[in-house]
Amino acid sequence: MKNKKMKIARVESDVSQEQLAEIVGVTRQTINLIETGNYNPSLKLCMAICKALNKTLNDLFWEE
Amino acid sequence: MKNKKMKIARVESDVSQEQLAEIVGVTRQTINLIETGNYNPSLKLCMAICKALNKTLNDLFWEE
DNA sequence: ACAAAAAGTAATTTATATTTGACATTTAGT
DNA sequence: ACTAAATGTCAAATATAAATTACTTTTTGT
Repeated sequence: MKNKKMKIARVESDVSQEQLAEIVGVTRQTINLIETGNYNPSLKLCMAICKALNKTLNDLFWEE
Repeated sequence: MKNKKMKIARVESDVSQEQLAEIVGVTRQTINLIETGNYNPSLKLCMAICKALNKTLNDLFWEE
C-alpha cells in the first residue's frame, strides 16, 4: 500500500525526500519507505510529516 | 499528553478498554497507555481504533 | 550524452512499540 | 459495605519502527 497522497503533497510543496526527512527528524530511507513500501509509521512521525507539508492526518494517511 | 478524545469516543461507544483492545487486536495495556500516558502508537493501530469507534484520524489523534 | 541530484532498495543494528503477567486502585451495581 | 468489573501501572520479554551504511536505478538539467 503505497502512500501516493503523501508523495503528491511533498512534490507539491517542492521538497525532496531528503529535505522532508531532515525537517521531521528521520532518515531519507524512512520517508522513502512510507511513500513506497508497506510501512507502518508511528503517529508522531505522521503528525510531523503532516505539519511539514501543511496537511492533516486525514489528508495524508486516512483510508476508508 | 493524554488522549482524552479517544477515551470520550470509546465511552460514547460504550466499550471497555478490554473490548476495544480485542476488536483492534492489541492488549488492554496498549489501549490504556494510549489513553493515559505519553505514547506513540503506530498508524495502523490508530486507524484500527478509529474504525472501531467510527471516527477519523483527525477526530481522535490530530492536534494543532 | 553526460553529470548530478533524487529516488529506490537491501542488510544489519538500534530504539522503541507492544506483549505478557501480575498486582493495585477506582468505579458501578446491589 | 460488599463485590465485580473496569482501569491504572509496573517490570521483563518480544516484535518491529527507524537508523545506518551502502549500492543501484531514475530523473533532471546542461
